[in-house]
Amino acid sequence: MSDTCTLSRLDALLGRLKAQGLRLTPQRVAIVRELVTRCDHPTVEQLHKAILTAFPTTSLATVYKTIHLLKEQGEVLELGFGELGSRYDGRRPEPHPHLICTRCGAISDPPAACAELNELAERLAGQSGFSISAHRFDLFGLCPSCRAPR
Amino acid sequence: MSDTCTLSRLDALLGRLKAQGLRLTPQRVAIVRELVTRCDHPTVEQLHKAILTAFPTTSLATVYKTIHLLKEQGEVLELGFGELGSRYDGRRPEPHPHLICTRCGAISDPPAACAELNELAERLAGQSGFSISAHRFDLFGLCPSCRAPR
DNA sequence: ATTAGTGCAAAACGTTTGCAACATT
DNA sequence: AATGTTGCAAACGTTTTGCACTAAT
Repeated sequence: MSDTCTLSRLDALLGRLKAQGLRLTPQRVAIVRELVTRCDHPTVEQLHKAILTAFPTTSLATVYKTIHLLKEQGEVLELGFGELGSRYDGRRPEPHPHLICTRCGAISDPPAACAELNELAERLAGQSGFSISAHRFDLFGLCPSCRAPR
Repeated sequence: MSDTCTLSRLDALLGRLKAQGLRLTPQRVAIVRELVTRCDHPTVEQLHKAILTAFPTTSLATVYKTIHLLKEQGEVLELGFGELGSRYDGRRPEPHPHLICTRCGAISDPPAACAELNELAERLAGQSGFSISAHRFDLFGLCPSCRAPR
C-alpha cells in the first residue's frame, strides 16, 4: 500500500511544508500520510477515524484545517460532487480523470494516464477565451464488481 | 434570451411532466421556465429570487423540490463543485463541458460542441471495466473579462 | 519565549423533511 | 372529492469559526 514513490512524495511534501515555516505536528503528519498513502479517495470522516487510532484526541476541525491548508498549496485534490461529504486525493494533485461508482460509491483512478485531457482542455479554452488553470473529468457509472450479477 | 429552440424545449418538458400526472402549478412552471431559459447556470437562491418577482410567496423549499424532481427526470444538470451552492443547467441536460471562472464565478458553455468527450469517456471506461452512464468535464480558469487588465 | 496549531463548542451554510393548509385535476 | 403541491419551520449533515490551551520551534 505504501510504495516507494508514495513515500518519497510524502517526504517531499512534508519538507515543503516545513520550509514554509509550518509546524509538523504529529496530527498533521498523520493526516498528510493518510492522505498521500490511501488510494480510496477518503472523506474527512474516514480520515479522522483513521487518525484517531494513533492520536485519539484529534478533532475533526484539525482534519478540516489541515486539508484546507493542503488544498491551498495545491497538494490535494478535492472531489466534491452534488452530494455531501467531499472526498480527497492526495496522491496525484494534478488533474486526472476519476471513475465514480454510483452504486457503491467507490472512486478509482483510471489504469492509464490520459494525455488527451490536457489537449482537449486547452483547445476548449482557446475557443472560448478562457485561460485554464485546472480541470476535472469525472466519469459516473458502475464499477466492475457492482456490474457483476450476484 | 428566449430563442425558438429554448421555448420548444420548455413546451416539450412541460408536456412530459403533465403526461406523468404531475401538476403544472404556476410556481412550477415559473421555475422550469427560468431553468430552461437562463444560460448563466443559476443557483437555487438566484432562481428563487427570480421567481419571487412573479410569485412573491414562493418558498425556497418549493424551488428545491422542483429541482429535485427535474434532476430525477434527467431534465436538469446539477453542477456542484467543492464549494457550497450547486448551480443548475436546464438547457442542455446531456453531459457537456463547462467553463468556470474562478474569479467572478461565471459558468459558461463552450462555443462548440465536443464529440471527443464521449469517446474519451468510453475508452477510459473500457480500460477500467466500468460501464459509464454519465460524465462531467469542468474547466477552471479566468474568463475573458477577468483576464483583461483593467 | 514565541507563535503556530489544537480541540472544543457553537455557529454557519445549503439542503431536506414533516406537516397542515391549499389548489389543481 | 381526491390527492398532489405549497409554504413554513424545524431538523439535518458538513464545514467553518472563535477562543483559551497546548506544544513545536
